[in-house]
Amino acid sequence: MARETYLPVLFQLFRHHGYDGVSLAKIAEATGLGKASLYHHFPGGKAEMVQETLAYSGRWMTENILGPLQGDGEPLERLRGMCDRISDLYQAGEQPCLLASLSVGASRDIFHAAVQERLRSLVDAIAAVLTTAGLAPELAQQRGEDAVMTIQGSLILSRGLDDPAPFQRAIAQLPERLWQGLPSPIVS
Amino acid sequence: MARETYLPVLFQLFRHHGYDGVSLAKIAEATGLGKASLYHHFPGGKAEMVQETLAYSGRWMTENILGPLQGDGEPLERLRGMCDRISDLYQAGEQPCLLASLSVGASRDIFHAAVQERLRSLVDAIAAVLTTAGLAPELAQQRGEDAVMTIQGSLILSRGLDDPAPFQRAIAQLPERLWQGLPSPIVS
DNA sequence: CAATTTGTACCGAACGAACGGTACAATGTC
DNA sequence: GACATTGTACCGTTCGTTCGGTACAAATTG
Repeated sequence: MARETYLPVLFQLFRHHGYDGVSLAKIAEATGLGKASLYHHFPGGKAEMVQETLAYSGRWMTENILGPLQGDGEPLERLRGMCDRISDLYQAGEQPCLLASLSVGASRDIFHAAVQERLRSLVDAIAAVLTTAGLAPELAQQRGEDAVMTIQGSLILSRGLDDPAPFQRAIAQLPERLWQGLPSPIVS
Repeated sequence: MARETYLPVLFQLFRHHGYDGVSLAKIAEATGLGKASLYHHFPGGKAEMVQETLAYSGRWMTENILGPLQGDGEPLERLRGMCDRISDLYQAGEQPCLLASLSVGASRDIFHAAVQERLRSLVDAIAAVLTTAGLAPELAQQRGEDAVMTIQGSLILSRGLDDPAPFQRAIAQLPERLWQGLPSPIVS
């Protein structure tokens, strides 16, 4: 089996337990693989497993979020689509964010650059949509940041409160909040 | 020396590295105590150290945030004061949140109840201020949630981007955003 | 007063368990 | 036969924790 097979499992492990919280024993159990097999697929050990997991989730994000954001639909519709995919990614607020989990502990130093780039690319992609929709670049940038902080913050709150409602409400309100002051598309 | 002495050190360690990321060796080094001495002050071991750290930060929050929020100043001024203290707590966006760091890994299950109660009490305290200021209770509750998610989200974003600006901007805008639709106090 | 007991703070050394990682022979597959 | 894949046994290190014991000041006792 290709290593691709195990990336979803690793993704779940690392997003929930972070770097320090995931031991090779847990990974072996979750994947059903022995340690030797893990090192066959990931010669670089645990660090490589995280790198590949980050790359895997990066591919998902490019394909499902960044790509569609740069698509050719109505800008507001693109933002709504993004929110739907975000909701999928975090399972309506039940699942934690990999990037946030990797920002705790020793792993922060190791993966900080990758996390930074991922956050920035999402902020920029949202800002680009708003800019092409006619918003001033500076304000568009701020709203891109607002979007990401709303996603991250609502996730922490919902998971902390054990209640997905805040996440779902925040995500549902997000497109209109980002769109504020921009003209509604004409329904003909 | 009383255990109180070491709580600020523990607070810094756990908020930065989480539960799994902090070893007794690190704690011993940071406090200047031997491992065995740590068990004199905290017989319950690492778990008790975290519990005490949570209680310590809870005391700080009650004294500096929740108390003043229930004070007798102008409601809008109380919200502004809260934001100032929040900025102190996170050092203008440079320091991570203990509650968020403890929500990763095995520690989540252990401390989830405490984290939940702390988040809820802050949401409720903000909502109470807005309610007494005349906002509908349901909307006030939503804005309390919005405040906490903005704090948490901007913290993650700022630390992820290595740029305190988003946190500072979000906190600066927060009082007026919460106050939206409520009457400005008359300046006589 | 002196002698003794108690209590607090601390530490070095060691414990078994788990950690991440490696070596290598055996197995399966084309 | 060649090569990918795996199970088993092991390495040194670090983990959280415990043990036995020291230093010393405060309290207790004769």
